[in-house]
Amino acid sequence: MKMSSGVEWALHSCVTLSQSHEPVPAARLAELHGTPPAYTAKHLQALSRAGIVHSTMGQVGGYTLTRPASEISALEVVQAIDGDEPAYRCAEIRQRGPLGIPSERCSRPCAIARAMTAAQDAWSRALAQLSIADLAVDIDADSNGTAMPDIRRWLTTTRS
Amino acid sequence: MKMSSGVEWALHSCVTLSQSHEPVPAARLAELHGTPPAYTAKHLQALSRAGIVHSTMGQVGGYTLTRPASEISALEVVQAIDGDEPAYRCAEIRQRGPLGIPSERCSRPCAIARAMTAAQDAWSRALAQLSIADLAVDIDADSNGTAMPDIRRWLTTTRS
DNA sequence: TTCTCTCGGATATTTTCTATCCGAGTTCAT
DNA sequence: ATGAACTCGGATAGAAAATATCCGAGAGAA
Repeated sequence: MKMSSGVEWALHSCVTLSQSHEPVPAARLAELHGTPPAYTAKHLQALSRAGIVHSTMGQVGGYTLTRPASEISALEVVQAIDGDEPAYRCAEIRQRGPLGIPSERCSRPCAIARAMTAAQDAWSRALAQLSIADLAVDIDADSNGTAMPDIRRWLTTTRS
Repeated sequence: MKMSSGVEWALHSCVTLSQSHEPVPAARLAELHGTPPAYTAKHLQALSRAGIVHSTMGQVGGYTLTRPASEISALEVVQAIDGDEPAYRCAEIRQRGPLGIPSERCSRPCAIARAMTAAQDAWSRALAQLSIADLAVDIDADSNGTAMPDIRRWLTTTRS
C-alpha cells in the first residue's frame, strides 16, 4: 500500500500556485521543485481534470488554482492524483468456498470490509480538514516566514 | 494507493484459525476461502515471519495462532502482509530546486509529510483497536450465529 | 498571418504485485 | 528403526501497474 510519488509533487505545486495569481507553466513548477518536467506535467493534467487547477493555453499560459487555496483540501489533491477508489477492495471471500454465503444474504458489506472502510474514512477526514492554505502557512512557518515570499519573488523575477 | 489482495485472505485466515486449536494446513485454508493454494501459502509465511501464526511441520502440521485472537490486532495482520512502511514517503522536495532549503535547516519533517503521517496514524489507530476476536464476533453476528460453528464443524469433520 | 509557447493524450521502460513450482524438514505409521 | 507421506519455506516465471518520456493539437501574441 504505497502512494504515488506524484502526490507530493502535486501538493507542492498547489502550494506554489497559491502564491501566484498569474498562470504558472508546468515546466516552471518542475524547475522550482526539481522534478522531471514531462512527468510533472502529466500530474498537473490530472489536477486539471479534477477541477482543482485551470489551464490556460498560449504564450503566457500555465496553471492557476480554480478556487481560493483555503477551499481546496489536501484530500482532493491526493484523490485527483492517486484515484478515489478505496485502498481495500473486498473480493467477497465469504461468498466463496464450501461455506460460501449466498449473495442474497449479504445485504451489508463484510465485517472486514466495514473495518477497512472505517479506517480509510478516518484517514480521509484527517486530510479533508486540511487545506492548501493551511499547508502554505505551515511551510512558511517552518522557514521563519521566508519560504512563501521567496516563491513569490522567484515566480515574478526569474526567467528561464 | 491500493492494498494487497492478500490482506483480505490473511484476515479471513486468522479469523478461521481463531476457531481451531489444532494446526490447519495452508491448503485447507485455501480450499475453505476459495483462494489460490500456492499464493495463499505464501501470505501465511509472511504471517509466520511476523510472529502472528506458528507453523507446525509434519503430517498433522499446519498453522495456529501464536496468541489469543483478542490480542492480535487487525493492524498487525495488515502490516505483516502489506509492509509496515508508510504509504507516503517524503522525497524532500523542499531541499531541491533553486529555492532548496539546506538540510541542516530541516530538523523536523516537511509540513506535507507531517500531515500525511497524521492521516496514516489515524488510519492505524482505527485498525489497531480492532482485534481478530472482534472480527470473528462481527462476522458471526452477520450470519445470525451460524458462521463460526460452521467453520468449526468443517475444520473437524471434513477431510479432503 | 505567422510564429512561439502552452497543454493534452498516446507511447516505451521500469518496478511491483500476482501466481506458481520444487526442495528441505518433520511427524506418523509400519 | 525405517520408510513414506505430508508439511512449510524460499527461489522462480508471468502479469499488471506505475514511472517516465515524446510528439501532436490548440491558443494567444507579435
